[in-house]
Amino acid sequence: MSFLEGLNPQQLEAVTLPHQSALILAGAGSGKTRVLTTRIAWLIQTGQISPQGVLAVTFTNKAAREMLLRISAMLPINTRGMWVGTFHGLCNRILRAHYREAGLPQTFQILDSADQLAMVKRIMKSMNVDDEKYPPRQAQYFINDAKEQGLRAPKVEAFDDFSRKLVTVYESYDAQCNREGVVDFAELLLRCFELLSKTEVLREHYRARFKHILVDEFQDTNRLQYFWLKLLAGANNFIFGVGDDDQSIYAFRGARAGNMLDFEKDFHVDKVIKLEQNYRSQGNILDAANALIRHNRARLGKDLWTAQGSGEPLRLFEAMTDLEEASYVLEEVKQLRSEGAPLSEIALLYRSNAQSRVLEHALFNAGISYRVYGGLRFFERLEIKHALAYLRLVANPDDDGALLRVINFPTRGIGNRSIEQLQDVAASRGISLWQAACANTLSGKAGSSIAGFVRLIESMRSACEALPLPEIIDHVVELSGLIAHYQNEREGEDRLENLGELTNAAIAFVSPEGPATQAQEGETQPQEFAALAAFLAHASLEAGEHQAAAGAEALQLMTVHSAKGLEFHAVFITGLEEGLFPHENSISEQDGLEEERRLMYVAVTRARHRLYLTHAQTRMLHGQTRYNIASRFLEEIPEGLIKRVNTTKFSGFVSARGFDRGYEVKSPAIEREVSGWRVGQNVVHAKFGAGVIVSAEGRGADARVQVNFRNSGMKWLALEYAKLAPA
DNA sequence: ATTAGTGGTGTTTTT
DNA sequence: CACCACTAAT
Repeated sequence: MSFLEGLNPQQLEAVTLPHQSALILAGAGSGKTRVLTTRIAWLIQTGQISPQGVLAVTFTNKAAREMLLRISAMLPINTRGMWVGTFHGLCNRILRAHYREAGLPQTFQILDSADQLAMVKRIMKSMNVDDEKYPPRQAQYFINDAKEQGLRAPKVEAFDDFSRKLVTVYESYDAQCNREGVVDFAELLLRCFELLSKTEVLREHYRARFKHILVDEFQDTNRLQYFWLKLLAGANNFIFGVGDDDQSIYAFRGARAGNMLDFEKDFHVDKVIKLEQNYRSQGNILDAANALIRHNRARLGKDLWTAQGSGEPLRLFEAMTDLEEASYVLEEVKQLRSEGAPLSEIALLYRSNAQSRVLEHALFNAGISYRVYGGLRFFERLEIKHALAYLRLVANPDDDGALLRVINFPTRGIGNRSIEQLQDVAASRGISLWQAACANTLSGKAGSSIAGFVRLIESMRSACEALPLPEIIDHVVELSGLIAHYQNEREGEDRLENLGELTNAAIAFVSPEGPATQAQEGETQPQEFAALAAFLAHASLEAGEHQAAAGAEALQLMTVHSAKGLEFHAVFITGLEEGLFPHENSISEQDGLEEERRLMYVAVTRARHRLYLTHAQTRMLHGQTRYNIASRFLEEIPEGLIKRVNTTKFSGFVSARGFDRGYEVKSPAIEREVSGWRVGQNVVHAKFGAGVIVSAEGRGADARVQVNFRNSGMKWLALEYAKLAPA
């Protein structure tokens, strides 16, 4: 089998492991995806299983697509019927096939997190819960967390009034979701889990089918996902898990690297195979990554090595401001490009999405094409959300969230008063807003406006029956009045274009390559709007990746999180500052710092040949300038691997060519000065350690400076007494 | 009923 | 700064 050639001994062992469950501890760049896909190809090629008998689970749609691509490169088979997808995608698939047994309408809709938050707010308002005391965001988090533990409201343990209140919110939230026929992300998993738990027939059906279950990024599974896997595997099937505890960066959404240990026990994994040879990065980069991650306590233990040479040192640049940082990055990108590196092989990474703005600005002015991943995605744009809401109403009129979004957009004379009356009717009779609207108990002008809206949706439904999906979308968008509305708006051009794109997305969706043709399990009574529901599900589950048109010759901008699994010739890790990266919120969290460090580890290991580390002394954040000291992670990388590249050209001031924000940027860091100390200056204190001066006041004996210490936080120090030294 | 304007508030990361 | 929620004016 030619596809086995070139595997190293550990990889080969993993790929050809006989029937048993296995855990592959695969470091960054060690050929994890290759092992996983080759394993599948080997199982099929040796006749141990048919393509339909494979279940492969990933966390992103991108990873799933990549996997299918690689499999079809190795085997001359049709991968279309294969079950390769994300947890959410696969659960969606199962629930669509067995919606009845799952207690869902056939056209059930999926709430994205924004929809979910809106729903939580609505529920809390209807329950008269004080949203000052109980922030809706926290309630949302509470609900998701519970679901990710596999717990329904009655099972959640609450030991204080606060939690008890949130439990009641959870309970009514779920009740309302059921009434409306909508599910959130976590619900997809929980509902599917419950379905398989309680329905033996189905459980056995899937168990009999999927003899081999392969799991990518095992360290990112949460409790519920692990239970789900266990349930599906039963006593006789095998799980092949691949993961890297050092790359666990999703604890904030319930990921539990400890699942790997449970897996070892529960599935009697007698041999853990470690893949430690890295084929991606040159030595210095790898050494930096290893040194960094060694600062973490909770590790399974693993050290990467490479047969490549040590390569270049890492380049560290300290900027005065975020603008200067951007201009440095820009210059280096130009340089790399002139050396022949394709732009698509260069990545600009940052901790949080907001940081992309400054970089984008500089790139835009310089005319360098770039692509930003994440941020607001296609299906999350306002005009798209509106169009989708109309479509959701067509598929499932009981969707209150969708109705509320568009009942008065474009405006048609239905104001808050009317909506409140509708809500009262709906609440008192226990019906959906749509049903309340149809009953139309209101009189006068409000009543006729609502009747008009009801007729509008009805006409959409009847016009679209038996139409192919793309035409449904054209129709609905047209009838909704959104087109007319945006034509009259001055900034409407882009929005109109996006609405057009929506149709294209639908065309792509129903085309032979699209997921729509994936064979549906079992009995599918093709009901009128099933295709529409499938498309809407696709929109929720794949919100972002529409714009990820790969291959484009553009610089790649993304958060470190979304860079996981990717690699580039050159990587810039920007904003390496205390408070940003590691993020200040993470410091107080349990194990937060270690997760941040793993994140940094992921960032570092994205680079093949060249790695830039940059930070700025001052940065615009929350609309005000903040002073930051260098990230502790920089100190955790051995000096010998790093070359400082600050040049006179880039010291002191924003470059004269003026990257301004439309207003004058004050010369940084020397605005205020006291007794020879200046704001922005790095200092060392005998007791508090390293820090940066953030403000100063007084003179002579009264002179004081405020210092942000890395480890001790903010302190005011009287210069006359404090033992302060320049850093 | 709608909108413009105001003030207060908060934000990591994402399937 | 940007998004919300609420208020005051059309």
